[in-house]
Amino acid sequence: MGDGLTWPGHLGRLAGRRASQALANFFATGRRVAFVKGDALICDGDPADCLYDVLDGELILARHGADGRRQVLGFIGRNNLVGVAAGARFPFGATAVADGYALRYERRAVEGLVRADPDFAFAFVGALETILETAQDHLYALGQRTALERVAAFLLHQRLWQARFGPDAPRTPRNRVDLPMSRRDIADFMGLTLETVSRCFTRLKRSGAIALPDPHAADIRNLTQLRELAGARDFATNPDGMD
Amino acid sequence: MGDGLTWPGHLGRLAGRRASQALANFFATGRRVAFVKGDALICDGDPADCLYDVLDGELILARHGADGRRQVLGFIGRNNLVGVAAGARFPFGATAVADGYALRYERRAVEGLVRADPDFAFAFVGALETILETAQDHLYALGQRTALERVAAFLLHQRLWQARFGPDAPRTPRNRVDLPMSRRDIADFMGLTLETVSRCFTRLKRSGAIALPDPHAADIRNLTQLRELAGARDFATNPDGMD
DNA sequence: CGATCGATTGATAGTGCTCAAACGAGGTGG
DNA sequence: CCACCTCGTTTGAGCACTATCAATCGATCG
Repeated sequence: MGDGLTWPGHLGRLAGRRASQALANFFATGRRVAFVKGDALICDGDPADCLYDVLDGELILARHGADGRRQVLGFIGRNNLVGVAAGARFPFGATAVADGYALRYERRAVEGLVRADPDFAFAFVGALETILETAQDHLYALGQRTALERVAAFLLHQRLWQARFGPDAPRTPRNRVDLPMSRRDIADFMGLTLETVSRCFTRLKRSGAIALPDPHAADIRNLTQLRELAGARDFATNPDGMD
Repeated sequence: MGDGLTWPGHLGRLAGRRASQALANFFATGRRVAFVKGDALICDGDPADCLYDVLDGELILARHGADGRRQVLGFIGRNNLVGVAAGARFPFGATAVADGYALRYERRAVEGLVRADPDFAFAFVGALETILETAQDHLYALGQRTALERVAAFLLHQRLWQARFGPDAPRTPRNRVDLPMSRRDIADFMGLTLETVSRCFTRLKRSGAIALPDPHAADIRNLTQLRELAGARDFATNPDGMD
């Protein structure tokens, strides 16, 4: 195949620009799945037999308690994977907060590619390590940070990840942060109530660190101040060490 | 090689009972490292060039904030891995709370084995997925559970993991839970203060759910009650679905 | 026996939650 | 066109849970 070869999506990036029968066979199995806001791609307890590679839109990954509590594990935008699980069933759900589409692969196919393509296996392990490190950042936030710090850290995190994975990524970070999710979603992500999240946004606005042109966008006005409010240091998972 | 072949440690279990030159070469590079309580196997910011396979003892994996705050990411007992990281440097430290030893492998060697041995690559991916799922359980606890629920859930988690990985594991879970770590360590694990942890232990003791023969052990007296206090359901990462 | 360290218990304060009301944008129908 | 409804967000008042500060207890060790 030609030099401009690229496989689609995040898995494609992991595969690199190589051509092989194993890769061709695998990527041929990817099935395009469109979703709109509110759709559930994965429900809690579903058989864990597939992996989604999100190409556009935004999903919420969340664990649900029997009593209705919900912990949002992450906001999954384009070029991220949904459906990484250890057991036979998904212990979480994935729901769309913004329209988009994904490529759906059979879990067996992914496992087959891991076995068949050593370079892909190596890259896939790296991707899992990055996901794990993001979860560890999140653990630090939930366990140690105050409400204001969590919200500030959330905005900084979104800023970086939108630069890394957003619509025209990769690019240099912008100070406009899109917030397609609701206050409740942010609250469940940060282990807070929606009222507390709202109050923290107001406090950040009043302190001059951010502006809120509308509920689904934030403009960072004073990055240094926001970083101080978030707690001294940034995240381990600073993609590419971008500023 | 013979039929009774086994490679050492958790990585050995991942490799299975197969024999191959790649496996032999890899496991020959493992270097035994003994540690005693207080030793730091990994310091925050160290070059991430190795992976430890813990064979005995207990380690604490923790992220540190610039202002002294600490989030314990996990208690790593025997047959667990320490040093899984995405970047060039470890964003966490690993410190011993109980004497033991580990096998130290070069990260390059692990990566080489992932490339060289498809079955190992597949098993290693599974191990990472399990680690990730454990982190997600932890996220749910920190974000959604109350102090009492967290401590109850912590005891239940330790009970299962000691049955799975403890000294004479695998075995059926016992109701004696060893707590080699300090109250502060538990507090930093659960995102609480050590006083709150102590008060929760006292409350569990008074309610009859547990007994505390000494500060470093707990006897579960009423498993059902403890489970109710922990919140309706157990963990996604119930090893082998054991009761 | 005194010193030290970790754990427990107590008193008080503060952060974030609960309950409740007001606000504003978007949509529908008279 | 405007009244009205709905839904998400913001704001307010009071309270509960957990943190903070401080004292006591108990075990280990010199």
